[in-house]
Amino acid sequence: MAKQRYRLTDRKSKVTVSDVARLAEVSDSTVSRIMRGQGLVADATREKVMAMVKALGYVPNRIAGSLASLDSRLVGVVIPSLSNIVFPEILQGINAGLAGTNRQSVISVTDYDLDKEEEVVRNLLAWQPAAVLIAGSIHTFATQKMLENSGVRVIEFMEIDHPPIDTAVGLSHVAAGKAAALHLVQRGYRRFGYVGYGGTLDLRARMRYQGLCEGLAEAGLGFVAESMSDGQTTVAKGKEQTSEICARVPDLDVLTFSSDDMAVGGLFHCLNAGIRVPEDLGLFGFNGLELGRALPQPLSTVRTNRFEIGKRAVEEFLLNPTRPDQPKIIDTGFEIFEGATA
Amino acid sequence: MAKQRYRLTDRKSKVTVSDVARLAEVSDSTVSRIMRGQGLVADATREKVMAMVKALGYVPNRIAGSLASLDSRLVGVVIPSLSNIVFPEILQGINAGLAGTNRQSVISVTDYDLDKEEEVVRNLLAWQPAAVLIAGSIHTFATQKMLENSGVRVIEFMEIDHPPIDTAVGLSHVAAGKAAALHLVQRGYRRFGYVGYGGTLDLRARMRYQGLCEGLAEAGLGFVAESMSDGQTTVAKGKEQTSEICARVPDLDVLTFSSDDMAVGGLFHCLNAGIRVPEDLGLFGFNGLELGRALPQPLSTVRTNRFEIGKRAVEEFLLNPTRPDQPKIIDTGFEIFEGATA
DNA sequence: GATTGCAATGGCAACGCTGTCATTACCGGT
DNA sequence: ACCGGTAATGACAGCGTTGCCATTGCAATC
Repeated sequence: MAKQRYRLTDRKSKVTVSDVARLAEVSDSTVSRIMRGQGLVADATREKVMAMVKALGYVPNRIAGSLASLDSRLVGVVIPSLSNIVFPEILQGINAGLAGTNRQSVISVTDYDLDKEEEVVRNLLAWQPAAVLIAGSIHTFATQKMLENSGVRVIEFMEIDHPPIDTAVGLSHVAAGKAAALHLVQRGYRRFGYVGYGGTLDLRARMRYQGLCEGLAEAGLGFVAESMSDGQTTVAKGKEQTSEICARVPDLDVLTFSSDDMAVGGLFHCLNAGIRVPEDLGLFGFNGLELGRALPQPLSTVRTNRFEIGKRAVEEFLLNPTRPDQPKIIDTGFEIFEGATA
Repeated sequence: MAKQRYRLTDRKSKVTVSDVARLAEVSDSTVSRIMRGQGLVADATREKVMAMVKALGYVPNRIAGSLASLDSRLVGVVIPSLSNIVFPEILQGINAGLAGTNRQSVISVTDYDLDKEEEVVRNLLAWQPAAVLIAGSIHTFATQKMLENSGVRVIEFMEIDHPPIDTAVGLSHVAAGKAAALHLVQRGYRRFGYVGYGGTLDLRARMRYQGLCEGLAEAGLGFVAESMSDGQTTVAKGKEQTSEICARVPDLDVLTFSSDDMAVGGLFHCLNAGIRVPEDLGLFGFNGLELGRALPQPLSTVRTNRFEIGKRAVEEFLLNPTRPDQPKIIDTGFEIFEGATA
């Protein structure tokens, strides 16, 4: 009498290759070949097996498959937030890039917390992804090391202001901020106010702010007033902070916002307060969201192409699945958009 | 001379439990126990092993782990779109619900295409997820069968208008539409216009439309004019279509939109065209987006709680990981929000 | 000193599939 | 009848981990 020692537990009556193979009277190998459409199989055999697959409702177990083939077909994606619309937009680009390939993305969110990012990356790497696409280039030392040692492709997207581990896809936020400042100076604005993110977590917002400051400094100017917040950047927040800064410093001639959301809020405040835009006050955003274009008056802003960033990040990996010797930077650029608000 | 037949391929010099075990002079079992913090291990041993783990940069292979333990710790999520802000909001709720558990979500997007949904579900199930959270209750027959047979928990979120496979979390879109119509009738509106989605893909938008029609019919009314589109529902589209319907049928007294985005676009048109809202024309949205609340005048709308829907969907699964005998419906409700536009 | 109890560790098959051969079946040419 | 070649299929180890025991070591108890 056999001992039947191991794994007496459930197994939930799952259907396996062996089940299909046995009932279709072929070997496991043949079923496997058919399921992934690779190798030579006679049409008759294929039909016989596929009929059995349908009958049993067999779904291949990709976990086992990945282990056996040492290839998970997974692409890890790490983003700081889902509430900031720009990240879903990037995910769309990633999705578009992945469409038609046999790869799957696994998305993790860090809430702008570098420690959480570390944990998230650790968990992600445990799934043996073929690549990791991660927002930003600033990580904890441990995260950096893990990514480096993983040997997989690491595409850091959004910003190209810092040297990447492997490849960076995005734009220079410092340069964008600077360009915006110089553009506004050139249009004649002199008394600048800043409304937006002033925390330490969203590093790209900080870089844009830094760029703005640099640009102003170059023109011998600087911010006359600032209204900083450190939470989410929303339309409501922008409205509120604009109201505050206008009350505090009434003689500004232009407001630069850390994001379009906030700038839209700013416009709403002006609409309510009877402030004429841009005659009394100019408003300038950042990102070029769809929302800004549909406003009663199009928002002046810096356009970045989030969809393209996501798409290019994926393409870079698909084109060359193994890590290059030299770090690489892909600049997707930005564009000053002259709307009707500044 | 040994033959060395199999798997001469790469292996990429990955570090495995055995490597750690050998160098730390313990067994594989002990390393495994330590890595997943389960079972008895002496502190000294744990430290010795962890030191080696750090030194080697060992990252456990969860693919192998999942295969061995027959538990992937994955939760599959299927949504139709990322460009419609409501889905990222639901993902946030899902993320919040999953935080602190050792489970990972895997997100797939169907682009409102039921055939793509079928493919996506097939791919998802191949990863042996512990649960599948899927938007909506209308699927292809094959998708339905796959989900049923998978044996895992299937939580259908967003709508509860159709009988679920296992559990549905969300609200009745028909009821919400009807309630909105009756509310507006009660406020004295009589000449209704509909602006929004009129395609066949977004089934929930259709149900809301149906609900609106039912509500109006109950009051002996109906839409005087409609402006349908079948693409994305955006602010720009709302603006454009509102402009069109106002030109075509100037004497409407209220417009109901298929979503807040469109309603915001409608308001922008009115702002530009000098139409007073709500005096000349009432505007009524759907969803209760943050954007609507921050408008110069708060948008009247039906509030739904997307974050809660996502969170509740996850909680339902965490609370009871095995499929219940009876289908279950969790109604997260909706609320008419009386803003300043209708 | 022998026995018991328990904490700590080890051994090994199994998870479901795929990669790498080996083998079989069949065909046409001589 | 024999051979060589190719199409089709089969056999089986191995992927890296975990579940299920078995075993060891050591202190407490008799």
